[in-house]
Amino acid sequence: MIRLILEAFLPYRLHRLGSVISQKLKGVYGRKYGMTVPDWRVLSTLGQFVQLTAKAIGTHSAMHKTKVSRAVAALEKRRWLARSRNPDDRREELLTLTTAGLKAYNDIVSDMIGFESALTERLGVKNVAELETVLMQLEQALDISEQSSPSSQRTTSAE
Amino acid sequence: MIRLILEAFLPYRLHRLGSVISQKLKGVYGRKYGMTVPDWRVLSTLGQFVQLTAKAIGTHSAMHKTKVSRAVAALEKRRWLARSRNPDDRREELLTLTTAGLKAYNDIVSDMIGFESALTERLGVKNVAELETVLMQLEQALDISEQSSPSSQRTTSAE
DNA sequence: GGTTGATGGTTACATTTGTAACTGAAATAA
DNA sequence: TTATTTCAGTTACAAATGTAACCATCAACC
Repeated sequence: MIRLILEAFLPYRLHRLGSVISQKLKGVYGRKYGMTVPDWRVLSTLGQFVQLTAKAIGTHSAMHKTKVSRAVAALEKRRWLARSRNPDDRREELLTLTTAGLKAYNDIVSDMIGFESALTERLGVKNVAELETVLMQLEQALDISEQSSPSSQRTTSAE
Repeated sequence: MIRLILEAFLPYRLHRLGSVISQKLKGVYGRKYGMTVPDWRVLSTLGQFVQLTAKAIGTHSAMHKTKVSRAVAALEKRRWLARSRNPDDRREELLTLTTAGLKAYNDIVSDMIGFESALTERLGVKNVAELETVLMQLEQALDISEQSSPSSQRTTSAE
């Protein structure tokens, strides 16, 4: 007869931590721009990589293609994003942020960075360093050590 | 003009880590019992605390009350869970796992613990110890240092 | 007592998300 | 060349989730 103490269970703690933090971040762009999570994921991915296809955004951000499609449509409607057909392969659309999109992106990002530094400040340099190390270990153990390129595929679609 | 490298951004990494892990765990009870995430949350909370109201389960597991209500109904249909009115307050229902429910719970939990130990083994004792420390720090910094009792309230409803 | 407001839980309805079918375009093969 | 298959992206439909209204009960107040 086993009993699992959730508060002491590593996966539970990690998941809760991640949820609470992303919940707080959602508050930032949610309140400020009325953006949804998928919207923000597309915006941030595109902000980082400048130009991508919807497919690439999906694989990099682990979002279902329909979710991406809808978020892209939403951002386009705000005129934060522009599409253009790839002349070399007319199935694909190359997506980029417009000036307005970049402006919003930069604004949100500076808030995000503010949030992160507030957090790391609370932790202290030593803890942050340890955290970095252990995160890397975990990422390796779970085989998600990041390649920082949106072209490489992975087929899971995480929540 | 800022550029946020997502793979190096702490909140992003934490969230992704949590998602990937809980995705893998979902595989366990999903394949084995065809259970959904809300189902498992209710089952595990009830497994830990033996007897709770739906409300208490909701606050402890940060689930919306309708989600809890539906998961409870689903588990009841499997005869894994039994309800009984609280005679002292006939609005509440006291929920407990049946023998069958406990059996499934124990089975899944042993898999979960197996998963956790496989993970910590990969990390090594030193890293695990560091992880524990830093997680605690983070939980404190984010004000979710766990009280391990389902009675205390928090109003956020995380994803 | 009766009335009013809050609370635990369910249900109807709206929104979001995922699944599967589809469109247009490219690649492969005949 | 013209099938056939594969692929990027969208859309129709189904399943899951959240919002708001609801019912039953309790608590507070008259």
